[in-house]
Amino acid sequence: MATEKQIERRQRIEDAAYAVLKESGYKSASLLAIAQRAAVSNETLYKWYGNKQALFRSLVEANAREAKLLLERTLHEGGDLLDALAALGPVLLSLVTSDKAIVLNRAAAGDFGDTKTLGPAIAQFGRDTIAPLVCDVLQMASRSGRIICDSPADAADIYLRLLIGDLQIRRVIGVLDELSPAEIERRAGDAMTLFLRLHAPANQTQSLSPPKERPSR
Amino acid sequence: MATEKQIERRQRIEDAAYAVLKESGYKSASLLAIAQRAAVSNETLYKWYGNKQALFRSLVEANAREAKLLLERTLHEGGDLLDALAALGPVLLSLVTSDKAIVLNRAAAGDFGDTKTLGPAIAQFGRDTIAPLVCDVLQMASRSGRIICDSPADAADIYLRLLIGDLQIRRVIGVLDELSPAEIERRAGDAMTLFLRLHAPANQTQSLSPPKERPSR
DNA sequence: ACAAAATCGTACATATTTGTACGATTTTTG
DNA sequence: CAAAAATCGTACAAATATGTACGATTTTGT
Repeated sequence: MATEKQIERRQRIEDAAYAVLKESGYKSASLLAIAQRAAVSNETLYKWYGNKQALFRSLVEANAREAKLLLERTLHEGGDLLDALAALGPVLLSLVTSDKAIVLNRAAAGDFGDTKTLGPAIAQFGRDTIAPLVCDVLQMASRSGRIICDSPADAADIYLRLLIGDLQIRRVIGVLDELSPAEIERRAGDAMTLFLRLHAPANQTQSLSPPKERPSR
Repeated sequence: MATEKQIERRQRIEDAAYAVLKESGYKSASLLAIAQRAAVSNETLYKWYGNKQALFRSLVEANAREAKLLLERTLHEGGDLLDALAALGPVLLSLVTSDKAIVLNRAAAGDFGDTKTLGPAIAQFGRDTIAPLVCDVLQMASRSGRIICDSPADAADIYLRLLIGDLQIRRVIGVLDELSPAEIERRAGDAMTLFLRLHAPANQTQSLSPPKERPSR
């Protein structure tokens, strides 16, 4: 278990897998192609992962671990609850529309009709991890009177709909490029504004970041 | 151009293509598999369509034509503008989460790294057709004072986000089954309620269909 | 009914992918 | 340093997909 070259090799394999997926799609992402790209023999890949789906599943898990850490760190360092939520938006949006997330989703779409294990693996991070996180924040915000909502779970769902919408599917079918940081910020800000219009207590027009008129295209 | 058996044959091919896609996914959806399923020789398929992507593109186009017709009919038969929008919701939601739409989106995801033509073909119907439709309705509704919004395009985007959200991507990666009519209705109603909370004129609590408390799970 | 076109069934060549095998070489471990 | 384990490069077998070819048969147009 020498964690010296092995870690570096594993990293090279991950990078190669993402690169091949991004360039050639799931169909062409054979273990052979990935092995060549990573400058590793295919036998090693088979020994390590067994097959294609298992390799991608391990990518999904690694990505999920990283992402979850990042999200929790973001949440915990925000002072006010609503500020924490506002800070979460861009990070979350950036994560779910990143090239990494998108190629994995494409792989899951391709894996349908095959093992069908990739989709659930992704969902386990997606909805099943993110929504509760947001839900917790909203529950606390609700208890402290910063927002009004009877069901934090529903409110979290609404927030995520406003934030993410159909960006992922559009990225997956290849009609949308990766968002720029500015676009991310703008969209996250808009989502927050809209969400507060729905859930702010009474008619007190909450301001958080400068209201920032959106330039109507 | 005998439009007798040819039409029936074409229908059989379409059905077979959808069936194979649904069962085995894009990867296994070879022209051979489709031909066998349709009880048609593969040479015919190659002569008619040329290749896999072209066949699926023709599916996309046919589906888009049908869907657009259905949507426009739904819109035009509604009396009041908001009622028309409310009637549109379930139809739209049903369309974009239907098995047909989903397998085509999966195909587009799989086609990435190949021809990359499927995605744009789908988007041309998706966003590029639906959004303007909703936009028009909202513009009229805005002019007649039924709703308040400065940008109909933005409002349409919000409505669609609330209505559809991430249902498509979840369907595509296979973690969500086709929605029941009841779920469709409920979600469309919720989306409409939320949308009106954002865009209803002043503090007049619009009611449209019976407000219908959602049972908090 | 008869000629022309479309379709069928089948076969075929080519390329690709998936796993596995094995001797040679490198790296790790004792 | 020496034995053991991991990895490499290459080869190979089986399966599958793609696209084409061709004679036989069916369907269509006149």
